[in-house]
Amino acid sequence: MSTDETKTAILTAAEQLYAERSFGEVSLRDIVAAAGVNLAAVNYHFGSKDELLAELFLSRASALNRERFTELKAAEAAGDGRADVEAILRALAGPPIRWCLGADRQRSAAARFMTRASVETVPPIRKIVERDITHLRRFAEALLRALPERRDVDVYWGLHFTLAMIRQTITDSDRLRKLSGDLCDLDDVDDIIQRIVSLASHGLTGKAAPARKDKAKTAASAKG
Amino acid sequence: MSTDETKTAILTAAEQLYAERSFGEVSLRDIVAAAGVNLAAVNYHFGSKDELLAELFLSRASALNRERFTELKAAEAAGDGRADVEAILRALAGPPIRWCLGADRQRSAAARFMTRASVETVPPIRKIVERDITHLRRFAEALLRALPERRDVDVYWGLHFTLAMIRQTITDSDRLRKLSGDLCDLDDVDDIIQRIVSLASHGLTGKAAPARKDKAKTAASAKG
DNA sequence: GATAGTTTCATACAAAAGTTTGAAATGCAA
DNA sequence: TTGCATTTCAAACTTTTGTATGAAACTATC
Repeated sequence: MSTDETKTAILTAAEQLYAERSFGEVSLRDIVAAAGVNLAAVNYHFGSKDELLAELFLSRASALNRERFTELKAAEAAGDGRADVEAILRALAGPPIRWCLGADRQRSAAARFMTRASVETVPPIRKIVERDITHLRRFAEALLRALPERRDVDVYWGLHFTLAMIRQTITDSDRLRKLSGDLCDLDDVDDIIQRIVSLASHGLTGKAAPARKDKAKTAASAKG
Repeated sequence: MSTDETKTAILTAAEQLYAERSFGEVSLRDIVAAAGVNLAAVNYHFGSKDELLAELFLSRASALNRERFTELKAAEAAGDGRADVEAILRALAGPPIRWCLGADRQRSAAARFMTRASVETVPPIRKIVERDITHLRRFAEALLRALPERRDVDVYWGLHFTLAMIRQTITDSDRLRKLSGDLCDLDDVDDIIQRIVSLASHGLTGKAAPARKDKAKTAASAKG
C-alpha cells in the first residue's frame, strides 16, 4: 500500500465516522479499524489526532468552498458582475444540500462531517471554522451588492438564516421526516434547495420572491 | 450541605459545562470540581454519568416546554381555540431566544445546553431527544389548524425552518456578530424574535413563493 | 446523648484513550 | 543482489475516564 493510499484510507474512514459521531466519541482505534490500517499509522502520517482532524477539515472545506465559489462566479458572470439574490443563495445552498442528499456516499459524508464540525467545540476545529468566516464574507459582499437599497443589517440576518436552514436540513432531516410522517421528501434535492432559496430570498428582498413562473402575484405583504 | 443542594449544584455545574462543550468532552471530574462536591457524589445521587445527563435534560426540557405551552395556550385562548400563525411561532421561538440572550445566566445555560443536546449523538440523549418530538407535534397541529388551506408538507417545512433559525441564532450568534462587524445586535431580543417570526410566518402563509409544484420526481435513490 | 440512616470523602480499580517505540517489512536506486 | 530510506506492525506506556468501595462525618429521631 503506497503512502498516499494509507493517508487517504484514514481520511476517508475518519470522515465517515465523524459524519455520524462527534470528535470526542470517535477513537483512533475506531478509525484505523474502519480504514484497515495500523494504529500507529495515524500518528506517523498526521502527527496527532488533532492534526488529522485539521487536515481533514481543510481538505473538505476547500472542496466545498471551491464548488460554492464556482457557482457564485458563474452567477456573477451571468449578471454582468452583479449576481441576483436567488442565484447567490443557490450557490450557497446548492452544494451542501446536493452533497448531503445525493446518492454519492463519499460527498454525503463530507457534507455531514462539515456541518458537524461547525458545531464542534474542540480547539483545533474551532480555530479553523473561525477562519472559514472569510469565505462567507464573499457571499455577504455579493448579497450587499445585489441589494443596495437594503439595510446591511438585514442582509446579514438573511445570510444567517439561510445558513441556518441549510444546516438544519442536513443535520435534522430525520426529525423532519418523522415529524411529518414521511410527508417531506428529503430525496427531492431540487425542491429542498428551492424552498430554502425562495424563503431566504423573500426575507432578503422584503417581498415575495419571484421564484418561478407559476403563481400570480398576490397582495404584497406587510411585516407584522 | 443538604442532599438537595448537592444534587442542584451538580446539575447546575453540569449544565453550565455542557452549554459550552459536548458531552464527551466534559468529564465527571470537571463537573464535580465546578460544583465543589466530591467525585463520588455523582454516582451516589444519579447512578451514572448517563443518568445525570438524562435527568438534566428532562428537567430543562420540561421547563422549556412548559413555557412554550403556556404561551401557545394563551395564544389559542386569545383566538377562541385557534391561534394565529404569528402567535404560534412566537410561542415557539420566544422562550429559547429570550432565555439564551437575556441577562439571566442560569437560563442562558439551560437554553444553550438544550440546543447542544439536540445535536448530541450519544445514545442516552438521542433517545430522549427523539421522544421530545411529541412536544413539537403540538405545535405542528396548531399550525395545521391555523393554516387549513395550506398543504401539510409546506407547514412541516415551515416549522422545520423556524426551528433552524432558532437554533442557529442560539449556537452561532458569535459568527453572525463577527461576520456583520457588530452590526447585528444580539441583545435586542424582541427584534430577533420578530425577525424569525415574520420570516417564518411569511414562508408559512404562502406570501413567499412556494416551492415549485411541477416537480417530476426523479428516481429517488436512497443512500446506504 | 446514643443510635440508625444518609451523605461525604479519599482512594482504588479496570477500561479506554492518545501516543511512543523498536523491530519487521517493504520499496527503490545503484 | 546490496544498502538505505520509508512505511507498517505489535506491543507497551502514560494519562484520563467512569465507577466502586469502605471508612468517616453528618443528621435526625428516640
